Amino acid sequence: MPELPEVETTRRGIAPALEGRTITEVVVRDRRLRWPVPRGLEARLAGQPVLRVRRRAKYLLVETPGGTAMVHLGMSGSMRIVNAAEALRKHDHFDLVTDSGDIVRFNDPRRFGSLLWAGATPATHPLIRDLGPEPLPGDFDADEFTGDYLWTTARKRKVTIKQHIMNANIVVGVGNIYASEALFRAGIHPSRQAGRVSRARIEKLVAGIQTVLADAIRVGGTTLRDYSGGDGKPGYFRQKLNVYERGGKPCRVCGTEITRTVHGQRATYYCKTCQT
DNA sequence: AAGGTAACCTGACTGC
DNA sequence: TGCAGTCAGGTTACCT
Repeated sequence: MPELPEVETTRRGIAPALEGRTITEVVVRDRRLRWPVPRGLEARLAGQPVLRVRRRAKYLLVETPGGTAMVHLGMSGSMRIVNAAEALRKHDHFDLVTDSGDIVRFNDPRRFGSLLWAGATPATHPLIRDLGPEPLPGDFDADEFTGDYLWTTARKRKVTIKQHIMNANIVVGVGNIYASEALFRAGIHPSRQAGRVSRARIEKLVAGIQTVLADAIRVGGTTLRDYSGGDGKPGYFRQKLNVYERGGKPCRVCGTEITRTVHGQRATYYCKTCQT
């Protein structure tokens, strides 16, 4: 489900319930997530005050003096703030209980999400260590994400430009929705080989990625089916999508029917007139 | 080294 | 109604 804007919206939603509070208890009901929830994670986290809730790529990092817990939402995960009286729903796999009485509750039908322990140095965790720069200014290594950088990484790459920008080792946070949307904004055909996009158009693509992600964050992300941010509200960016899930519908710019195709097992949408 | 594919899992929807 | 098939916002593991 969640790409960078949805994870960031979740972070902003749950941070007020966690930062400055102490985690009194961690309740894990189902350890069988993408990776099993490590034995002992509850004991490490319980009693810890939360310093910050950060985001790196699509990971939420809950930082405490005793170490950092990493949460990934996978395809169908979400987190929300509830109180102790709230009835459990199907797929509510773990709770972070705080000393205010608020509970941050994780729900994930497909269990592609994860809850892991990253210790004192999350930046060196194997799942984080090799990630590319953040796309949005101010975030980790974001000053590296430039036209020069994306151009250089694309040299001699035979994969499509869409697969290239969805590669988290190149740049993080761009998933299937926003890859299609950013390419539309840049006027680039998604099937073009990464190494065969002109330097000038690569520059437009960097801007397209940054603006589409920022625009989506501003309205709480994209709710397609069941996603909602930490406050339980859906995201409103769906109304602003130009191509994603609009196959057969007219391009908002030129009226041409939007085309649906597949890259690397994922649906891809584009306007064959506006994108070349 | 880079690229393609299968795999993890549940639920919603479509068509017979 | 039921059943089979398809698809879904992510990412790693494994094979060429």
